[in-house]
Amino acid sequence: MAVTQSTRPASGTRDFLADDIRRREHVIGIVRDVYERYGFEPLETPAFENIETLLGKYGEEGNKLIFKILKRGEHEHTGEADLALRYDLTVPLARVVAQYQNELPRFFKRYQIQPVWRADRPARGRFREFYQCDVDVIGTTAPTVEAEILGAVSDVLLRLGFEDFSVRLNHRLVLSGLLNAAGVWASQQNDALVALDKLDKVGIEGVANEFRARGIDPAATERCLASFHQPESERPEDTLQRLERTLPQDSSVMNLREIVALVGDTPAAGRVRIDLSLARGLSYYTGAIMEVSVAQLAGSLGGGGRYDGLVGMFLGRDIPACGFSFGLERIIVVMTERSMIPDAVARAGIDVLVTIWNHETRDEALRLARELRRSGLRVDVYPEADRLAKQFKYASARNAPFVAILGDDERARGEVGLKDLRSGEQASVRRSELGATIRSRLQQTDGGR
RNA sequence: GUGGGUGUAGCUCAGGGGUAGAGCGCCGGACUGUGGCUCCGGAAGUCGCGGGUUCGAAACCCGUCACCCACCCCA
Repeated sequence: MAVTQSTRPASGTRDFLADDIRRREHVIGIVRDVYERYGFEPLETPAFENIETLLGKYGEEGNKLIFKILKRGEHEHTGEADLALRYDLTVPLARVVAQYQNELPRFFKRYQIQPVWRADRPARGRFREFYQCDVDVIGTTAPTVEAEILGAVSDVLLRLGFEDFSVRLNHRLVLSGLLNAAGVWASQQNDALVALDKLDKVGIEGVANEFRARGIDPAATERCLASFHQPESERPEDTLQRLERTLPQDSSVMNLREIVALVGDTPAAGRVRIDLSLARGLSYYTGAIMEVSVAQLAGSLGGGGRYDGLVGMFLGRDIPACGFSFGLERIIVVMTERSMIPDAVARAGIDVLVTIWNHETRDEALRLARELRRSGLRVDVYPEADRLAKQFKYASARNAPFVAILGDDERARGEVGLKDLRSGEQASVRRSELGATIRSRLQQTDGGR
């Protein structure tokens, strides 16, 4: 045998076979439909960007995870990079907004469903190439935007069949307000947030240890833990009242209050919890931040927030913006485990296989296939005049619900043998009515396509 | 990046110093007008890779790589 190489796709990437693609497109179709109902318009941007476009937008950790593309030609050996694969869909959007500022409507609502790349270590529900489904609204600081986005996101999950998701909401300025009030120095606030983000995993004690390890003042630590500690299922109203006592007249607390109130009139009603330990790693967030999760998955299904300064990094003049991003693979991981994607979605390949009776009647089979295709069916023709048993076996393997047989007897009567592989029933049908017969039988069982 | 686990047929895995195995899948046949069920037959593996110990290594030791799980970080 010849020398073989690994045929596995590169680590953290996947091949998608037909069944996978149909499953993914089923989910993407619902996401797109819901986003469009909320008035978002599609956008696509290139897989790679000039490297300066991406660097410095995601924080230190993010910079390291950007896939960089070496300069081509004689510069290759220097290791210098001038391009990079996009790391998310938000920064390319900010670039597009800056580039086309005069052509876009006053409020620009766009959705974007495309792959992004991260030089991360792969894990469950985490890939190096994965799809994000983003929605963003550019051009206003109004809290109706946060409410509509959370509404759209919840609508997507409900339409997909999720009953048990929860929305966690927080605010970058509330976080820094609380840390300031507790007396944590500005230079230590990032460290403090990283530690607080683990609150739900390591508990109060764990966070206190982290604070100590990072050299944060013990008195400040105590005040911090007091204001960040929350009962498991604290209602938003109670969290807000607590925040108002610690940070009276604070505009970011008022902003959260408005968002919580407005969300009550969207499909996200009743699912929002203010989670003070939610920090979110990306450095471009400036206001409200949010995540959506289900208990079953360690990470989140998606996250987002307000980033009023990002467009300004391209334009020199700030334009407010807020958005949310779903991880398609994470949704699919959970939906697959819970069998939430109907089997019929994955299996729906062809409607009918036309068999070849013998070498002399191949043309007859091709003509029949053409007739059936004209009637709107998805038709495969068996390529060789094999034994019928093999042709049937192939039809089964392809999950074809019907097999058409152009036998001598049938042909003599102007009919075609039609076998329903699902029930095993076989009938002889007038050739002119074959397409209509198959379509009506499919409709009965599938509710149409 | 840190810790742990696992690498044996296309897939899932058994075998723990003495002849390379099972189930599923695949191919052929029983069944020259019919898939699934059944039965019969067959193909397919330098046991991840390199070195060491041994008369003898898939097995034991060292190294290395890959994958999985947890942590970190994230969608």
